[in-house]
Amino acid sequence: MRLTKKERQSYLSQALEQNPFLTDEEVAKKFHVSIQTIRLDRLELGIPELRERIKHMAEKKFDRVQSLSPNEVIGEVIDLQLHKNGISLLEIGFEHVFERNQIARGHILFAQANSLAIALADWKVALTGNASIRFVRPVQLGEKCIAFANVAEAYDSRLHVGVQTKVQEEIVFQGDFEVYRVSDDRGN
Amino acid sequence: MRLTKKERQSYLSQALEQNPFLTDEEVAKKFHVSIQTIRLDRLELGIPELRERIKHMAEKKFDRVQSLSPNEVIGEVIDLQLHKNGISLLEIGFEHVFERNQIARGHILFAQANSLAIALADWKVALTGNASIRFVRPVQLGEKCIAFANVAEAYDSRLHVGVQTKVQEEIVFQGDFEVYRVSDDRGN
DNA sequence: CCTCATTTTAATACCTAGTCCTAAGTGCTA
DNA sequence: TAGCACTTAGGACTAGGTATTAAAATGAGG
Repeated sequence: MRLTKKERQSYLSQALEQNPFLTDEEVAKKFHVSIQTIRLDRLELGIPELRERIKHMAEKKFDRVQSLSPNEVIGEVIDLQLHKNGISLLEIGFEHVFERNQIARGHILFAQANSLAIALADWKVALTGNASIRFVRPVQLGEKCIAFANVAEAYDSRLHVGVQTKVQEEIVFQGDFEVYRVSDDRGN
Repeated sequence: MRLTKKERQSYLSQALEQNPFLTDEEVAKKFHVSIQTIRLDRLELGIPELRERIKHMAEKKFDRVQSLSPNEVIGEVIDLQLHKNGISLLEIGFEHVFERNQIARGHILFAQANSLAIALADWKVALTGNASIRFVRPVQLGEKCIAFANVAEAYDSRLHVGVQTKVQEEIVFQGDFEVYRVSDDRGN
């Protein structure tokens, strides 16, 4: 039997969400109704025509602002004992999370820890070599992340830094960073 | 004076690249020529009409909507086989480097690789669990980083992704990411 | 079974942003 | 002045619609 209007409209929404490239004609055939019926449905559901749907998608794509805060350090360093330990604070904002689920993107937590690890080294040029990290639990929008960094081993031109990031005493991120010194010979 | 054909066509390519949403009529006015001239130009340059341009953009984007919203990727994903492999391109700009030495910050390379690894997962909500990474050599301002990601192991709700980032065939970054799926129970 | 509202289909005019084609005009130059 | 490249104009046609009006078909209640 044919679907009822409600059912059809519900399936229509779904179908167009799943594949916005369908023309009215195509869905009309799918549902065995006339084009006009589909158009009435779209009208009632407030779904724009194919071309508008496509355009909106393209526009969204177009304004992809390649974010990730520029030169700023990610997080605010609030305490620092060079070659010993440091603390950095970061409140997760809109610019740090996935739109869809408001969970902080991994590289944001990484960036906070990494920045802090590098800040610990009292060298003109310090870079990260290896790192091993663990995202213990997802961090939500609005949560305040406090990263605690401790130097585990210190060599002449290498530093092993352990970082634990917590939200209210709960560990959310853990990482071990190997930071090394680059002789500032302008060569690199 | 009016531009020559060559000049006009060159500007036309540029203009449409910069803003693909321009109609023939709009550019015709801009260049003070007739619509037909613009259409001939497009024909000669092999530039498709507005609607096709927009459609292609939307399609490209649609390929990878599952796990990603536009501005969530660092770098430009130029190839992607879900659950298999992917390639992402990132040119290191001023906003990515340390002021002092113009070396890319570690978390930028991490972000590129991490984004790509997550993009590989065809899941609504995908997050990074563990990661082990190595910054092989510093990357300078202006260098183009190409990240190659390959799924090493795929489970029902976990993916092991290996990422190698190269600058002109030279490996600069290496990482192993464990990406996991989060059941989308709205509770998360 | 008839009636009435809802739902569906049809028909028409119009729109945008084009394609494709033919024809005519312009400007330079050999 | 003829030839050529370039430009413009016009008409016919296209997809994928909007907007409007009107006529059927259908289902439910009395």
